[in-house]
This record gives sequence, C-alpha cells and structure tokens, in this order.
Amino acid sequence: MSCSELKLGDLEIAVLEDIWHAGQGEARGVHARVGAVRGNSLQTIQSTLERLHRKGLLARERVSHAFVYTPTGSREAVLARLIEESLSRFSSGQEGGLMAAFAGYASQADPSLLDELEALIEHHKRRIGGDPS
Amino acid sequence: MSCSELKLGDLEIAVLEDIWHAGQGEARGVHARVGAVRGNSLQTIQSTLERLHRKGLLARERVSHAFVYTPTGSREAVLARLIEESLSRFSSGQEGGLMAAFAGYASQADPSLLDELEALIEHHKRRIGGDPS
DNA sequence: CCAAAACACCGATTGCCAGTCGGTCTTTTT
DNA sequence: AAAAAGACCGACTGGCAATCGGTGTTTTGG
Repeated sequence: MSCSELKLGDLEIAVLEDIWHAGQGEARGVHARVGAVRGNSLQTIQSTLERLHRKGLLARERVSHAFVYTPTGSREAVLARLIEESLSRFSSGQEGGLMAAFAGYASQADPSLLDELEALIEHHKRRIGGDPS
Repeated sequence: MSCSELKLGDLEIAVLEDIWHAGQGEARGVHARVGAVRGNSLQTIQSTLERLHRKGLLARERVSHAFVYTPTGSREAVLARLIEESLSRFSSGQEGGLMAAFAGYASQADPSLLDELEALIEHHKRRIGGDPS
C-alpha cells in the first residue's frame, strides 16, 4: 500500500465504516445510510467516496454507469496502519518502541486488556504457524 | 487529561522529543538543538513550545523572566493517547477491537513482534501485581 | 430516437490548524 | 537609564477535509 501520509476526516471514517459493514456500496446507498443522517448531500458523499478511493482504501467498479465501492483491506489492516503512522513520526515510537508504547498503553488503560491481548497473540501465533524457537 | 482532539505537527513532535530527551528545556536551547538544524527561527520554536503547553503536553515554570518547559507525561503516555485517539474515532476500534487491531497489525507487520509483545505483557503484568487467575 | 433522470467529474469555497514571524511591551541585566 | 532577552499578540501562508454547484455523459423510459 501507499506509504504516504494517511489522514482521515470524520465523514471519511463514517463512510468507510459503512462500506466495511455493508461489504460494498454505491453513493446513493451510502448517502441514504450515512449522509442523510448526518445531513450531507449526495455530492458530498460522492466526493468522500472518491477521496477514499484515491487514498487506496476503497476500490470501485463500474456497474452500469455508476460506481460500486468495495473495501481494499480489512478494518484491522487500516486500523493497524493508522496506529503505525501515528507512532512512526516519533523517533521513540520506532520498532520495538511501538510495542512498548502499546503494552504500556494497555496496562495503563486497563490491566485486563493485557490478558486479552495475550490471548489474541496466542491466536495469531497459532494461525501463522509453528513457533520456530 | 484533556479529552479534546490532539493533533501534533512535525515541528511539535520534534520539539516534544527534544524536551523528553533533555528532561526540560527553554526556548533558546530547544532552538539551538532543534530549530537551528531544521531552519526554524527562535520565535517559531517559542510558538511551538507555547502551543505544546496549551495542549497540556508541556508544563512551564518561570525562571527569572524566561520559561523552562518540562514534560507533563511520559513518552509512553503520550504515544498511548495518540493510539487511543486515532482509533477511538472508529466505532470498530472501540475496546476489544483495539486490541484485535493491534495484534493483527503486529502479526502482519512482523510475526516476531508477537513474541516481543508477549514478553512486554508479562513484564507489565508483573509490575502491576499478581496475576489473579 | 429523444428527453429526463442518474451520476461522474471539475472546480470553487469555507473552516481549521500547524508553521512562521514581525512587532511591541515587559523584565533583566549592565 | 539604556540595552538585551524574551513573552505575548496578531497576521499570513499552506494544506486538507468538508461541501456543493455546474456541466457533461451515460442510462433508461416512453
């Protein structure tokens, strides 16, 4: 994926989440589900969809003369990228420091998160394959 | 701490890191260490220090008629807050989802990070106190 | 086959915020 | 008292999300 700066506004996030939830969507539908509620015009939703597409977060495919947008990655991948980018600007947030910051955050926010995290790690380890050590 | 939006520019981060590194600092010194290298004027550094202070990331104390700035929190606390805020805007990044996103990120970026994270979790668990389970 | 509807695309505007300083007023220092 | 150091105020720039209007093109209905 692109390595350039990724910034998302509130509307962009709302639209992205709608697409994630629905699996795919076109401007009209997203406007009905998201824009109408928030008071955004159809054009604004279209622009947002387009920007999200330019940012590489949504793929689009023509169906008739309209576009149908689909997510290019999972929520997790995007959230992970967000985390990475918000920390990569700090020299002290590089590599190992990132993990340390996160573990620090978890233990600070709610110690029980550590257990949760640990379980998730086990889960991922198993998915990836044998622990070579 | 404040719950309002926290956004940091590149200069702000550079200045913050300098203060973290030095433990404290005044405009002149920060300018010499950071501003001069980046080509920022002393005033710009002062403004940045002030904005960082307004954002609650730096405390200041008058020494003679000048200010000496000191960090109000640890790097970890700030990085944690950054992580939290970048994810809290997503409804799917709430609570447990946050951990899932992070574990997913780690396993995706580099599986060995999982081991690292796990070790850190153990470390934090021990620090906090007994494992109740 | 033509007109109306749907829609993509371009461009303009607004608002917010970091970055950047100049200028001025106040406090120290000499 | 004059000079030097520095805080504080205000102004300007640039980038980007949000927001649409307008225009041109593609579909579709009659």
